[in-house]
Amino acid sequence: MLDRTFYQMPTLDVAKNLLGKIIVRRSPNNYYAAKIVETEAYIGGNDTACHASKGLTPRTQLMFGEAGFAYIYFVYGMHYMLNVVTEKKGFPAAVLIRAIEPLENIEQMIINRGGQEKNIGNGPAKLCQALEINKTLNGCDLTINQEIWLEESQSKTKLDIVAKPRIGIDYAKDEDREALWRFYLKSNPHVSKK
DNA sequence: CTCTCGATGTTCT
DNA sequence: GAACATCGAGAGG
Repeated sequence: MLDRTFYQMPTLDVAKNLLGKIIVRRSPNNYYAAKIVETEAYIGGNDTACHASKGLTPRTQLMFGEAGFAYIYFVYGMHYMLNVVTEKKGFPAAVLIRAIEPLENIEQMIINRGGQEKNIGNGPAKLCQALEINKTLNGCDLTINQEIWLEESQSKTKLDIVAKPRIGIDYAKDEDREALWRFYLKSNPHVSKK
């Protein structure tokens, strides 16, 4: 299980270092494991793409808190997004998990996704559906929780990381839209978009 | 393959 | 009342 010092690193380092790590999820009836293959960083009150740029609200208070907690929110009336809080208390930042590569209990993930065998985890809302992630896990401590946590990657091969602009943030200022804060594993088939 | 658009509920103005 | 860190269906090439 990754410890708090991992999440306390600068957000861009956390975002890059999360690639290749393993998400473990234990729900009442199921166990899953998957590899993180795509992330995005949202950093501070000056990042107009970051929810925390609106200030401290009931919704965003988690981002202002201690690193290592899950920030899960609901958008478009139907989708959940999984984020990991980073940095020091008082500095709002988080990393969005955008895509996973299924490893264990793929059959159940397919069922959770409505029976479709492709596109199980290649998007932030899809992976939450596949892994039974919803609002009940919001605010949980990823360094001690028994239902969801992260683990060190198994393979030691060097990762080929690509940096691109973030997706779905047309509302942000130009400089923030252009920031290369989206990271993914090069040529991995489970990444959300080319 | 591409593009457009509707779904649907929470949050903030 | 508007906007939203998305997805998938449907139309058209």
